[in-house]
Amino acid sequence: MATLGDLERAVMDLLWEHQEAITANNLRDLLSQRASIDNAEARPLAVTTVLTVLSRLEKKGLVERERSSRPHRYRAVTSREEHTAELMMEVLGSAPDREAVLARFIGTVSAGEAQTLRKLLGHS
Amino acid sequence: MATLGDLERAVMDLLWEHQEAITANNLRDLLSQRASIDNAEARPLAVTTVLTVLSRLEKKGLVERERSSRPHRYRAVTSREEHTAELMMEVLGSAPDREAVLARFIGTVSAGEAQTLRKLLGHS
DNA sequence: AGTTTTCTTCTACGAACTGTAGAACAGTCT
DNA sequence: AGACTGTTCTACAGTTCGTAGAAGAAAACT
Repeated sequence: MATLGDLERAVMDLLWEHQEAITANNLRDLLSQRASIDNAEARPLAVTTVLTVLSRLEKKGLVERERSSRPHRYRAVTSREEHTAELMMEVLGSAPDREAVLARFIGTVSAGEAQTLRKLLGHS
Repeated sequence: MATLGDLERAVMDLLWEHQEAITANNLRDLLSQRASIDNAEARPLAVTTVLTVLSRLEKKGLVERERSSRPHRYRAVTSREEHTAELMMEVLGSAPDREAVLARFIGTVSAGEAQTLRKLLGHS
């Protein structure tokens, strides 16, 4: 799995927030809205820019598009949680000493999260 | 934290296998040894190549060098497990719904690992 | 000390990836 | 058909990474 650039990530964040598929134009608006929070007077992106990014994300398998409706609509293929969990697995997978890694990892999650994990893992 | 390229990763793998700090020359030899497993008649890397990679890894904070001994000696700053665990945390950290991610994640680890996790998390 | 050998640093270049978008092409609407 | 809207192609600059030669610095040899 490839690592995402800043704009790619921003687009994914928006797609993850929208369960409905949305258009490139729509995304562009949302992006400039979001961008103007940090930095007013920031020139909004060209729609073609957004489209390029979407194509790249599609090629990476993160985004799907509805070609049926005319202004194509885009949606994230997996939920953000799923994607993040997969990424974590990918990172873990590359280690020959998985259990040792997990041990370290567990040592750094918050107490509340540890509690959640216990619950998820169940007893026995 | 940055993502590593193939050669950078290969170098880190070797450094992680050696608790002792080793020289660039040494690394070059180990690398060609390793490389010739997959692909015999592969030209060995130039030492400068290895040195460049080591400098980059140093800048990234993954490698430390002993400048005292004359052929400088290099070592990994953190253990592989620690590094991997940090990476996992970094991936997780970027999510607003950490617990949901953890839930998914837990769902994908092996039974044996789940058992290990339970032990690590302890009671209560 | 002068010369040869070894090691390190500087500089460079091509490939891949990302942000960015114009030009050209295609589909839709009146 | 003409105007408008949306999509694809092509392109370019900046960054990262693999790769290594050239030049400079330190050590070793004689």
